[in-house]
Amino acid sequence: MATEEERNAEPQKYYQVKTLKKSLDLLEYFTIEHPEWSISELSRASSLYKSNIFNILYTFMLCGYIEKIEGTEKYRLGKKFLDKAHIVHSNLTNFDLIHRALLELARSIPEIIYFGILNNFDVMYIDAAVPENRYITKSVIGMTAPAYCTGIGKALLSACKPEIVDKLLQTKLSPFTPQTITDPAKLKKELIKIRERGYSIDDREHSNNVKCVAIPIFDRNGNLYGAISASGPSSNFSQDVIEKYVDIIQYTARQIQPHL
Amino acid sequence: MATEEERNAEPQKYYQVKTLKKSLDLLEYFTIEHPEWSISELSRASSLYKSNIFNILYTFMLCGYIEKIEGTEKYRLGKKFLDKAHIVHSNLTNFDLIHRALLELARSIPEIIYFGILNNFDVMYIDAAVPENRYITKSVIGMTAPAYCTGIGKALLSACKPEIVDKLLQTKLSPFTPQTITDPAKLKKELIKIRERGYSIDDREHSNNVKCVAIPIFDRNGNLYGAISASGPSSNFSQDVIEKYVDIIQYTARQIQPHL
DNA sequence: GAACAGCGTTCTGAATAATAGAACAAATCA
DNA sequence: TGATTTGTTCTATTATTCAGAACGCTGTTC
Repeated sequence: MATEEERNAEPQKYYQVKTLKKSLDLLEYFTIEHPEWSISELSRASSLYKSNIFNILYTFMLCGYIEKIEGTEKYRLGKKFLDKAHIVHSNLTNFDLIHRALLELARSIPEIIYFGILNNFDVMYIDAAVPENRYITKSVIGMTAPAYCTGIGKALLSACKPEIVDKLLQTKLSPFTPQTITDPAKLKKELIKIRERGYSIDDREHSNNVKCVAIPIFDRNGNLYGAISASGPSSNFSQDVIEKYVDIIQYTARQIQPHL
Repeated sequence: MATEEERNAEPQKYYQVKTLKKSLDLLEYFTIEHPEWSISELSRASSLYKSNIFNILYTFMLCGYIEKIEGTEKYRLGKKFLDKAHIVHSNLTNFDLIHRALLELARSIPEIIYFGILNNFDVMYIDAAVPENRYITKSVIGMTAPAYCTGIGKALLSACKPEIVDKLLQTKLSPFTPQTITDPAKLKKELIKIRERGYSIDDREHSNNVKCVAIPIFDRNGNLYGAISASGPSSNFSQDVIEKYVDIIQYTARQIQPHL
């Protein structure tokens, strides 16, 4: 007879390499908010033995995925991730076409222009362009945000496979601002509306005082490719302005889509 | 008595997690030139068993480090690397200061402006800025090139710890163009010269017809922080122009260095 | 259309590798 | 000074890995 533990256990995936899984899970402790960890800290947080963590970090370090910070006993993620990210980035076909499109949009629209794709339930920002006289203070590539409360995210959700949306609607939609849509039924309606009119608006749903308008981009076969947005202070985004931006972005979209 | 195999073997690092090492080594097969691999291809290339690779890729896939390409039996690196690269990137202190500096330089200098750091014997490009009316066609972040034949690389080598240069000089300096410095003694002299005058020139040593001028950047304590370069068609870089660019970049460097 | 060759995937137990836990020196703190 | 806490070394036991066979599928060859 099965013990309680056995019954409660996840179905044993015999084809999962536990050592590897454990090691990769350890990397998740290294976040933007907490990028540096000592062996003892990791040991306490993960309830793995110090010697075990030492071995794993040592191996990651051999391969460049972890670096020891000079002069301290702390570790952080290594530059190898930049190297690998460069390869992932270059896998995205027609990156240069998108990049040029963003730069051109940034000349017509005095707001930050983003390109993003769907990664699970998150938007992942892949590229951005900034108009003259504006700056982006943090790096964009690899930045993520929940899809359900961002302009690009909602544009992507409105155009992606229904299964993904169905699954998302079963998760908790946490509020980021008072404007965040947290009711699944309301979000579903919103996505249908976006699908019909062809663009999404993020009205301070992720950050206070930030508004955003986004349009999904498809490849020549009609498959969802990504989404482009213009994003800035909410005071800049009256309904008139939004419609103007939609026209501009849609014009660009029509130009590049046959080449994707 | 030790067998031949035992004597020839690497000193057994007992604290290296072999399964993890092997798995990470597998990721190295996924390059820009060959980004997509099937299980059988990897099996032949690595001489690991198919079932073994299947397990490893499955586990990487669970964590987002590997993706299966839809409709095919091929795998490639996953978006998790972008996520992690974002964290590595944000670890670089004062990124926004550097970014603004590059943008300003791109307004005074009509060439591509790069910022890079030393990663082993390679330059890793971290950020770039492009003047109006110019484009960068490939993504910059995470891009690497050998240090000994690039402007930023030589600037960094001229200012880094002597041990690193000594080790580099023992490796083979492969030529990329007829201009590449492949003689260790000549490179050593060149680095001394660069150190004395404070800037480096890459005269078509990495790419034909591409010239580049670079200067090292130090933090407020005088530690090497990175290097900034201007890079473009060799015909644009006469000695006069180079000296002008050096002045401009050095002026910017003097402004930001106290804040690094 | 039968035989073959390739693929990804499933399964198992012999053999390997991982790691718990003790022990260490060195640094830090009280 | 003694008490903690740190990273690191070491090894025996145990848990995990993975070689190798087998399977079902797809596409190709004769």
